[in-house]
Amino acid sequence: MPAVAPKLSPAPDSKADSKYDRRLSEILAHATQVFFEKGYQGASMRDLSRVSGMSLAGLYHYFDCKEKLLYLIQKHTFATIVDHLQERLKGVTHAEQRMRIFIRNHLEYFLANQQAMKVLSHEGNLLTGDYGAEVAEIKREYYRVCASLVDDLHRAKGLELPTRSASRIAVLSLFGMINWIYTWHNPKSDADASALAQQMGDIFLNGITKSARS
Amino acid sequence: MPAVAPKLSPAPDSKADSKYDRRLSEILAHATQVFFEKGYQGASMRDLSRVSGMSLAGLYHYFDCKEKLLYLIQKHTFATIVDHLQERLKGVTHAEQRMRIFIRNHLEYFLANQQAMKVLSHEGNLLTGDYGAEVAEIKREYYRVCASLVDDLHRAKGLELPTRSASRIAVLSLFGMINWIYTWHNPKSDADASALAQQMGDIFLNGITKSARS
DNA sequence: GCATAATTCGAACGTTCGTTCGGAGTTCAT
DNA sequence: ATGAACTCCGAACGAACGTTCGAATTATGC
Repeated sequence: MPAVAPKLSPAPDSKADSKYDRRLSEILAHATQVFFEKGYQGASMRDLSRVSGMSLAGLYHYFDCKEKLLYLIQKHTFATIVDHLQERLKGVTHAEQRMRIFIRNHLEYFLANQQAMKVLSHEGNLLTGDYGAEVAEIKREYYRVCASLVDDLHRAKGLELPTRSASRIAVLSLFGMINWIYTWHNPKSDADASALAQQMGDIFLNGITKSARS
Repeated sequence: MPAVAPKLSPAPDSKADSKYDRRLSEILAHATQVFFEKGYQGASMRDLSRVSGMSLAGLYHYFDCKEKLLYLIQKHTFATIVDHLQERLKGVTHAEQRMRIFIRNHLEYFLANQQAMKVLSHEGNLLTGDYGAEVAEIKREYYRVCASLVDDLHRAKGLELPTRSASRIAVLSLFGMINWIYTWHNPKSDADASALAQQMGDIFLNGITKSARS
């Protein structure tokens, strides 16, 4: 009876995860590594089997199909980054600080979870149907949070609010700056997350709050 | 005798391209479309066969293997964008104008050749061996041009030169801003290239030339 | 210790992949 | 008209793909 959650945990579900859930997490970690290295479409289930030390058939006890692996990775990664963000924004009211927190949160998580974040960024438009819709909804929420931080910053500075189009470009430019790092960042030789957050924050905040140029 | 350039053109090679070259260009255009829609690894030669209206075997008269298609697309696209840039920079000396030209050139080409540019951006690290090295070299040259424009801008403004690390982050942030647009830009509803170049230029130029924030 | 359920696997399923082969049709200078 | 070169294709190659199946193995509750 493959790919069905266990009927009942030992006695209580006191432990956060059952053995089944823990095993699935291990597999997802290995899948993240494989997708990171070869891309979702370039990675085969046999690659995953080799890396995770489990037989091809054994893997399918824990999920229905390859696509679900990508869905689980993307959803968990994205949900976690949003959770962290909400936590760090709590209690902070200063508009620029809030914007800085957004940038630092994204960058820190990105560099601490490079593989998962590349899978999220690079394969961001691959899922279709219900899986795709669910991830897209989280993405849209994340976008809205950032857009309102940008608006708040303008209000706090007494600047006129950007048009919807200008605000959209600003937010997506920021996402581009940050998400692009998976294509170039080398942890051994490049700046760490806080230095990156500082410099990219400078560029973005100076960029959107100083008046247009001559 | 497949995949060999014709021995002699009709009489003179007055026409820039032989029939063979023109046919190959058509195939590359179709391949660009297919790679754009399904990704390089997700696209099959049978997809290309269907789209280009040519038999599977017939295609192989014009190239050795699938990988060469990606190489030809990437090399031609990248070389063209660099050529355009050199042309437009010619004779312009004002540092900020030169930086603006770089941004506008990249964005205009990006939006005018969305499919090819997505194939270049999204599959940017897929090629290996000699093909990969050749594309990587063009990329490095393009990077160096942009980095020196940033340095020139600082000199012209009497600002102290950024460290190598800061300049690297600035340039790659700019690339991120621009290259990321293939993930979100909708030609029907989003701003056109010159409006995008104006706003992204504002963000980037304000961002790197105003002093660090409070 | 025993029945039940959860976990794992070897082997195979049918499909699709990139690529090749021999030959048929076409073009063109002579 | 003829032969050489170019262009194109139907059919097939072996390999790899995602997935499934029945059985073996291991863990669990009683």
